[in-house]
Amino acid sequence: MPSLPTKPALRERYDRRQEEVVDAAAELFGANGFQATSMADLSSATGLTVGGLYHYVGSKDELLFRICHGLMEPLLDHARAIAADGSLTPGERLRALLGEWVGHVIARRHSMLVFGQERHVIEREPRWREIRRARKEFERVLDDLLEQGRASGELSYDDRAVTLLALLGMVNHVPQWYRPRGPLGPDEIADGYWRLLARAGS
Amino acid sequence: MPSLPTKPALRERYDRRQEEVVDAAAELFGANGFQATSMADLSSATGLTVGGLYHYVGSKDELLFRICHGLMEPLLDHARAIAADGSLTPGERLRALLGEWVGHVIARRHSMLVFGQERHVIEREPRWREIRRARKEFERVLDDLLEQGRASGELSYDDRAVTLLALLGMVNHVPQWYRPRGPLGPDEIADGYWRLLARAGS
DNA sequence: GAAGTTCTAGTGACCGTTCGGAAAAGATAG
DNA sequence: CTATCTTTTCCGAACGGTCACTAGAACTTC
Repeated sequence: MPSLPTKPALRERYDRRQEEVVDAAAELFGANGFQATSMADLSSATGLTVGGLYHYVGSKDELLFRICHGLMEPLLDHARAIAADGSLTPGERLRALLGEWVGHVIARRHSMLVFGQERHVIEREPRWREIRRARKEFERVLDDLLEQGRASGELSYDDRAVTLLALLGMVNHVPQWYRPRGPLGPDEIADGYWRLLARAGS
Repeated sequence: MPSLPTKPALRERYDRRQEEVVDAAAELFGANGFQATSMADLSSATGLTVGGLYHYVGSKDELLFRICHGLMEPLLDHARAIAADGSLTPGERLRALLGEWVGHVIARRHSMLVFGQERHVIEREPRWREIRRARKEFERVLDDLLEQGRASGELSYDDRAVTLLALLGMVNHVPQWYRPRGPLGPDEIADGYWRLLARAGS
């Protein structure tokens, strides 16, 4: 825990550099694994020396925490906003959320891979409660939309619990195979997934 | 590489103990992570001392390899057999494979979690070519069944590539949430997934 | 000169692996 | 059944290396 800059202008620069470090860490961790990536590797990637890194981050675990925290927070915000948008039907809301969601996991696929890789840490340690809660709530929003979509007749499925888990599985899996210049873009993916749920209506 | 027993009776016992070690490793690695699990942890779990472990396994990496190898091999055999079963329609074949597949990932969920966790090792190192090939071929079998199922009218989907990836995602995700005494059993899961693909026919 | 940033040079702990030999189990012979 | 030899199993102690993290000095910026 290095002493933070007090003057606002310097504080801004400090925050920017810190974010650069976190982003670089997310990419490395996602590509090579959290434990398999040393602070020395991160040092090479950022240009800072190993000691210098600790000016911006307290520990390697804090890096992991920042990465995962930056993942769930904005996604949950989006989900809440879309779910509360009364100008759309439930089906349209689910479709919109699916688009945002897929775009999100693709944009932050490196972080998503870290998130999945270090699941055992996130599940167990008490420090991660807030992140687990955010994930739970996101699932609840999804579940509600599924239920409302069935009530409105836009969706048809038999088992809501299984369908929710299927949806979570297919979207969370995207970072494992997505390639930036591959044949499938975010919109095609979200559309294909959507049609698996809503095909009865087309 | 310790010298193996030559007498068949002893060899059998040796193999059995080795499998016990591998199974214990799969459970520990799956629960706590491969890198985060030390040989000392595995020693506690097996009752052997750390040095004694190396009588049954050459290295920690070999453990990882054995775990993943035992995963893909039997699954691919099942898939090939089902795909070649002419007594079933394409849709029935896909349904049967889905049942086997879900049962398989649940029975070996610990190994599955390791497999996902150490993806970066499996993708890159040349030693793992065989396992990557097996996975590719499994996907090809699935893809064929999807295509045949559409041709026979039992399935209806728009984008086969996306549908295949959705299927892979939802099944591979099961080990992350499945609980042995939870509300959802293998059959319900396979059935729910199947209906997402085949709902048009019901 | 004060505040902030980065570097150099450790330090202690842990971890995978090795190795020699003890202990145990099995085979052989009397 | 006992004694001896061989094979197999397991242990305990250590080694070399890596890694996260730290302390303090040097440098840069204002």
